[in-house]
Amino acid sequence: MNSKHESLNKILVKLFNDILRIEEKYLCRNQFEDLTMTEFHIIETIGSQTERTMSETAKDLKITSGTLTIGIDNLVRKGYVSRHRSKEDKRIVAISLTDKGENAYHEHETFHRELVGRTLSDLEPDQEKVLIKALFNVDSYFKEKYKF
Amino acid sequence: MNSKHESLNKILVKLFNDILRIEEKYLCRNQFEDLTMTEFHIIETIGSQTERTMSETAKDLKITSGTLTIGIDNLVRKGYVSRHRSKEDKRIVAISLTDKGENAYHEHETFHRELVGRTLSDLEPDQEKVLIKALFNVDSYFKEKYKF
DNA sequence: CTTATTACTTTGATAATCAAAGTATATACA
DNA sequence: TGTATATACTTTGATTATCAAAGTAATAAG
Repeated sequence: MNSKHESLNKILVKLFNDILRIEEKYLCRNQFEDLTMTEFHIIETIGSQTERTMSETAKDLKITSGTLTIGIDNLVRKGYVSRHRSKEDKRIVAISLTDKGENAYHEHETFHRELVGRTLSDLEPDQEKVLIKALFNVDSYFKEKYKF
Repeated sequence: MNSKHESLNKILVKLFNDILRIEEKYLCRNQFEDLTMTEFHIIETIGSQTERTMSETAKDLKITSGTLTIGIDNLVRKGYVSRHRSKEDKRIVAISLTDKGENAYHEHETFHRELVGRTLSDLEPDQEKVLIKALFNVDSYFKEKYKF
């Protein structure tokens, strides 16, 4: 690896680890200390102001529906999510965020907004484009290569 | 959020999830299907051609040494790591990669080389600088803010 | 030479996860 | 209409990752 590649590799690895850790520290504190990161991701995936089914949500999260059942059990118990069976099709379980869940959702959003704002700070508009292009490069390449 | 912020936010979230998943798919296959991602990260942290102590390694991985003990138990059992007590100080346990462990290490390195190569493809040299700068922005800001 | 410190391992607990089996409902078709 | 199949979800049993705290053994400090 040449030195540019090496320094980018280092910063990428570091950022990955750091962001995961910071996100956890930022989110799972004070009013949300009873939430795990997994639970935050479920909340993020259910989304604001929507009603989702279990299977939809599990698919988006790329986990089995059995795993999601347990996550939703906990989130309902903790008061972040409400769950009820559809009247049209009683097999279907509809989940949505409670007010408490909406608050957690917005906290997560704020974290991301701050992350992005900071990433773009000090960059000229055309430099922003470069960054976004570089990130799309990676994603599309790997997606094509590994077909996940 | 304006549209640039929004698209960067989306691609960041997507990349995060995708890369974690691809890395697992890429690494934990064929000759290394008996390794979990956690075990790959332990191997990466021990590093090539070195002898590390348990506590050093646990600190780098930001896990407790109890957790590392279990990880090393498994890696020794699977033949990727060798473990022996230091002769100078019999409290200290020295760990290092076996030949099999070195192979796994290099596989991990190859993944990262490919990731970085792809990130930088299509970018002019000055654009590479922009990217690296943007990434350092994020890391240093959050590090300062959250003091982790 | 006793006490404190260090380095590691063990124990007991919890969370996240899956695959497979189980339950209830809806759909297809004979 | 009645049975077979498919769908949506939950439960069960297992594994892995993780921590805090207790335990063990060796070294260092007084």
